[in-house]
Amino acid sequence: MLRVYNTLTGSKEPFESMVPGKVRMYVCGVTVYDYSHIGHARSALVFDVLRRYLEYSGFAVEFAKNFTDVDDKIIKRATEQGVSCDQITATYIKAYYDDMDRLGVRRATLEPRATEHMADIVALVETLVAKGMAYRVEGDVYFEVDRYPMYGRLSKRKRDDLQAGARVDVDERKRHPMDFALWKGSKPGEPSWDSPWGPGRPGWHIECSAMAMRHLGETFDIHGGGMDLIFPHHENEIAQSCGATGKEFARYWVHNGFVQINQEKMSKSLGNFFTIREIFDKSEWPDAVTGEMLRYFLLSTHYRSPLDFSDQSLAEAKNALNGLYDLFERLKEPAPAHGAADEHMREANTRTRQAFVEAMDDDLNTPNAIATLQKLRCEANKALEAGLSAQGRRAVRDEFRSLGSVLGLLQPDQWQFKRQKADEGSGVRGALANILSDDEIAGKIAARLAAKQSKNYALADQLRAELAAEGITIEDRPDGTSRWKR
RNA sequence: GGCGCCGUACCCAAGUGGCUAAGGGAGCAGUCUGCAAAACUGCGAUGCGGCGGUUCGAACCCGCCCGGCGCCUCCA
Repeated sequence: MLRVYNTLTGSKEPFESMVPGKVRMYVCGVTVYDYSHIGHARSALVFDVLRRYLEYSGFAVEFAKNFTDVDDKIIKRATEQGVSCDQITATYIKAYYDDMDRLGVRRATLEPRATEHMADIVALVETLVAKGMAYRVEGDVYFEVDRYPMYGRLSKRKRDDLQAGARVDVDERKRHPMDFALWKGSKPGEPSWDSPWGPGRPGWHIECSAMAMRHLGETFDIHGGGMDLIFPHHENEIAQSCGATGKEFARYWVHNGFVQINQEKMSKSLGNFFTIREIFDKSEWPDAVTGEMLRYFLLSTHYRSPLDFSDQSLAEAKNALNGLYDLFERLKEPAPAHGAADEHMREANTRTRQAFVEAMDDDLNTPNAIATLQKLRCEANKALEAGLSAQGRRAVRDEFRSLGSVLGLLQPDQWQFKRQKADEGSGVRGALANILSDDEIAGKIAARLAAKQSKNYALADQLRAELAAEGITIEDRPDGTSRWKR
């Protein structure tokens, strides 16, 4: 049974869904005013894996991930570039999808946008006003934190402690410095929607409450996001949602840790971030490979721990993955009907599956889960040496494919990944597209084999060197034939 | 000032009270090979930031210290 760390209680808890066999989860997506960076990739990936694992465990998952498409930063960006907010959001929503596709992050089942839920948002604010939990100041509406006694329970903060902090320009019109905007009256030229308080737009937090409740109900199972959202975003979501309904909002709060650069938080404000597309574009590998490298790297650390990004760590992920794909190549070779290691292999498969599930059940311990796959790789290699039947080979391969799918790794459509041509593009990847064709490679390999047979090793080595110069590695089989890889 | 996190081998990273401290990467040695590549085998922390304490027993619990970081303001 899955146990997850719940930020609300500060401990790992057994996961039990409200409705048996069905999970409803909401994850805070991105504000679409710029390209996504690796931090966004990690968050998206963590919840992609949580979703995949819940499905693997037999749950039907309703998964909502929003796009914040009304926001100060979007307005600012639009003004700077002299285009409409719609153009900005359309551009970056498309970019987000492109990035996620390259990472192999599956679409959520629901992807609501704030601009499409204005009626829900306005209705929710009206409820809060009617209940006396929100107050109006000119064209703005604020949530009054003093009306929600449990305020601070997620972030484990007390209102007074927060007050003690050095606060920037406290709005004198607010009754308490922590009160936050539910609705903001809009200035001329800004996007606006009609409301009982005049034309305006929603505050940051209210959209998530409105959309989550609209699609998942007043109480649902899991709410997730990056750790930096715990306060104030999620704290405020809880206050306004529970305030409005009198019911619990989300039952499990799951938060992922940061990606860092040189031990420092990567963030826009520090300017030390890498965008996802930047990583792909400078990679010398095709998208499928780079995406899998990134996934492996991001999942090789537990989701709640900080994770330092570097070229070296990415390269290590690549090398670790290579060992797996080398094995898969070997598994594809012709094999006998019976093998001495068949029985042992079957046991190893079963053991691995159990260990994998155990690791994932423990608050999504993906590093451990990956370790079980690496152990299986070692077992399979040994089995190949001892003798593994065609059926035995297929069984291990299926095991890797099945468990790998939970992590979004080692998938069938990516099996041939080393042989894929880099798609059109520029730079290194463009250059790769012009390299030797498979036929040319096969020709050189045949020539080398002939040279070897006539003991002309100088020529054989030269041919091998020519291939190596094109990034092609040859592996000789015991029978004298060769396989190759890029 | 308030709240919280982290420090495990050359690098990355699990483990959080008790068998030989997972796994990966890099390295070295060996087997195989015409030579390679891949694979396999072996080597690699008597110790888990430091010092005390609790315990029959601690990397794991407690205290102090050192070092690094996060949140409290938009932020995955």
